Amino acid sequence: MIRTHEAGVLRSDHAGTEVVLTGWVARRRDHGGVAFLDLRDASGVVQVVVRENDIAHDLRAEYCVKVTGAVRVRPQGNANPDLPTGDVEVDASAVEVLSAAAPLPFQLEDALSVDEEVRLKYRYLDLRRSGPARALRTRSRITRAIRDVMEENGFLDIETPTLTRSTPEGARDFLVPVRLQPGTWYALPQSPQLFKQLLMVAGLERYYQIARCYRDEGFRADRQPEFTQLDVEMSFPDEEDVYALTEQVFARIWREVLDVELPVPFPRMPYAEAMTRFGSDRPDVRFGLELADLTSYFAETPFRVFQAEHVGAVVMPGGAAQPRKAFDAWQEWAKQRGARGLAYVTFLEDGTLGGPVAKNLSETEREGLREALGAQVGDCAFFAAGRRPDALALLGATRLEIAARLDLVPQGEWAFLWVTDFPMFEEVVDESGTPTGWTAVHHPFTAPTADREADFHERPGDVLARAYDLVLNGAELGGGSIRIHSSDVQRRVFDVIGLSSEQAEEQFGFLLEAFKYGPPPHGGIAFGIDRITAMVTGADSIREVIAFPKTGGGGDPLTGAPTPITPEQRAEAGVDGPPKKA
RNA sequence: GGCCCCGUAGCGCAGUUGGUUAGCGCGCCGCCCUGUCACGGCGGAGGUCGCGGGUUCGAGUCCCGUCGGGGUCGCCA
Repeated sequence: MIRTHEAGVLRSDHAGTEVVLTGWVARRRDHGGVAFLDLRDASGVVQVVVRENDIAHDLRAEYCVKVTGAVRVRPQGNANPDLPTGDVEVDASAVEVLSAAAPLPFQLEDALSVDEEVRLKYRYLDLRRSGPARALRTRSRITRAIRDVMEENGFLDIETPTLTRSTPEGARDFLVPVRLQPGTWYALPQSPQLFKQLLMVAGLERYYQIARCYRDEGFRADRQPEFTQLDVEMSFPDEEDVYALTEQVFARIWREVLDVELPVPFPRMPYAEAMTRFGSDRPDVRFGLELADLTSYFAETPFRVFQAEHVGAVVMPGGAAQPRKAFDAWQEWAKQRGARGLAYVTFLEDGTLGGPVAKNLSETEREGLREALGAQVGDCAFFAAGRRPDALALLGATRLEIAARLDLVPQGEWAFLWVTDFPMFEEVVDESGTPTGWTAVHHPFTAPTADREADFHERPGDVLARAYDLVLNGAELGGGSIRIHSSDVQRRVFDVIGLSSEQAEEQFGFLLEAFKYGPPPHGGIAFGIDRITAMVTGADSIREVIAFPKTGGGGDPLTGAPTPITPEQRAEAGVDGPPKKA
């Protein structure tokens, strides 16, 4: 006798064995008074044959049932790909309905073509499908692999508060009113950043946490208001320690979940090189189409548009054949990204240049251009000119768009890349392009390189930070840094980014205070687990790998959250003003 | 906050220059079929065309607004 909720374990050598199975009726077919049920449980699907009509009468889709019967080898071939092949079925002697199911709001087999909102409203049914369920199983295997590696390396899993203090830096906070102190608010953490640094001051030395984080910003396919990150911090590390640990984690995940051996160490690329070659701080290095810097080539140009701080280009192979309409669409595409447009030339068969820009160039510029770009006849080149960061960003986006349209991105490759040597600060410019100050590129607790620790505040523009990002196939998986552990350095960073000592004291005084008491050098990193899981499972959206995700409007179609609260709740929470629905 | 796309039966969709009673597939309900596995056959029920306003003799269709969903830019230290 086998008693199981794992129909998937049944094999032909169980033939003749009595079995008791629990599961759900995935599908029912009738033929000649015999009912055929596909019985689904957590492990798989098995076909159950019910010959007694009176037993079968009440069995419908998604009824939860207990089947008693005998395992037997299927008498014929198996055309249903969801059923374990070639092997067994259960000949039922009794079927007990454990609970009935109403007609379903959507058909589970077709669920991939169902509106996502409907699937999310009935997410518990959506998750009965093998695909979404498999995503959550994979996620669990990933977090187990992570925990294994972290524990093997002596890291402690330590929880940090999710009701914490609001800091206006960074993303918007989700806020929680505090009944016992009306008018005061908690914030939900954007990350455990400050707490993990305090744990280092506490001497815990090696910390990790699979932590929920919250950011009240716009949504994307790869962004949810609450998300999960692997948060890591260690004392006395240098960058190499962080890289090595990270590579161990990802190698383990890829080995255990995908049976893929990742080559380690991962390649590295300085930020400046990534920007120059790919126009992105998270370059997708699975394909070429690298950017060309034509600033000096056009140094003497008569074309006003190209008399700019930076002129660059990216070549689209075969792009000259595009009709005028397609080039117009490129203009629209660029304008939607906030650019003025996207200048282009085509390299024609007769050796001349086509496109509206060509006639503005000098003869020498026209003649040497194709060679300067390494382009072929029949290609086209897109140009961007302006402030260097803007031009590179536009070209970087154009490069990705070209690759997508020409289908140049190889599938099935895992291109991990460390991006290193980030600048510490970035100039803030207003709408007219006038610099108004500085902001931290990573976050304001990131240490400058040792050689600039003493004087970084004097020339913030050329300081490098001890920060690093891990990129996979053009997506940022995570990032981190070696932190500041000196209150003096920390104060000067706050000063550069325009945080007065009063503000710094007000917002981060507890951290500065802690740094008075022998803080160890420390650093760490954090990774988006949702994004990692989405990439491992090949999901288009991180919503696919979250059990109960939210929609773009920030709502949960299942529970209906968020909702207004009652006047009584408002009064008790100390929230002013009339109820508002977002 | 900007831009693009979508909203018609439980689900997926069609619906012509605005024109009779808004269709199709799946699902659902009933009957039939001795091994089905995308089973098959016959019959049936099921609609506030997201919502509001406008144009018109007449609106699923055109216009304005609004709500919801998806994508994207800004944003996300």
